[in-house]
Amino acid sequence: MPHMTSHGQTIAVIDFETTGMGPHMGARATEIAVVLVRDGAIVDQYQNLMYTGVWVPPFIEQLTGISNEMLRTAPPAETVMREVAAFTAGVPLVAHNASFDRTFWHAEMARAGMPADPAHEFACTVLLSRRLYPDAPDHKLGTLARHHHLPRDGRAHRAMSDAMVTAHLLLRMQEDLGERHPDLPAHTHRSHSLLCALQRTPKHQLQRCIERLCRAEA
DNA sequence: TGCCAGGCCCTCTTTAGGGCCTT
Repeated sequence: MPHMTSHGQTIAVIDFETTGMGPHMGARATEIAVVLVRDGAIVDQYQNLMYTGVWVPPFIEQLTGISNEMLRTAPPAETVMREVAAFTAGVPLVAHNASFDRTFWHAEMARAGMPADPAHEFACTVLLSRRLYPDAPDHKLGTLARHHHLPRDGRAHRAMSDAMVTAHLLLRMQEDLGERHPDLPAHTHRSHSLLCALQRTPKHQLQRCIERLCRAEA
């Protein structure tokens, strides 16, 4: 089975930096990072700046540290997205506030002429954090990193730094699910399908949802 | 930050409004 080792499932954590809030407003991606997680560990990573020709506003330059100057020598977005498609082929996805990254993922893949990969379903660490950690001060990535004492290398709002923090948050969630629900069948606490089931479940139904999954996979 | 969007959650809800999260 592709991307299933004898142990567990591979999940790709992704993060985009962009020129604005959405492709419908003319915004394009400026950088992408992908971190592969398997068996409770980070196993591989990919990152690249990407050139689209779209101007980066001053506020975004200041926020991300990605300048128009830096992007002039970056590889074309289409090239980068084809590499990302190959790197994530057959692997389900996770992002922090996935509704944001999903729109750019679809827009940039379409521009690169890449067909949609049916494996590329998104799970969202914001939705999951609201359910698993209701006592967190808020569910911004930076706040959760401090709240859970997650390692942070590099500057916030760069793609690889944020993707790494999100990957560590995912690992923490997998670990906590395993500890809170020791009756889950082997590896289920790390499965992408569990994340997708939980992220849409109302808080008061979480326990019932997990019990149902335990019975289904037993 | 320019105060611009989309999808989701919560509630004094469902014939709605406000807040969160992402760049």
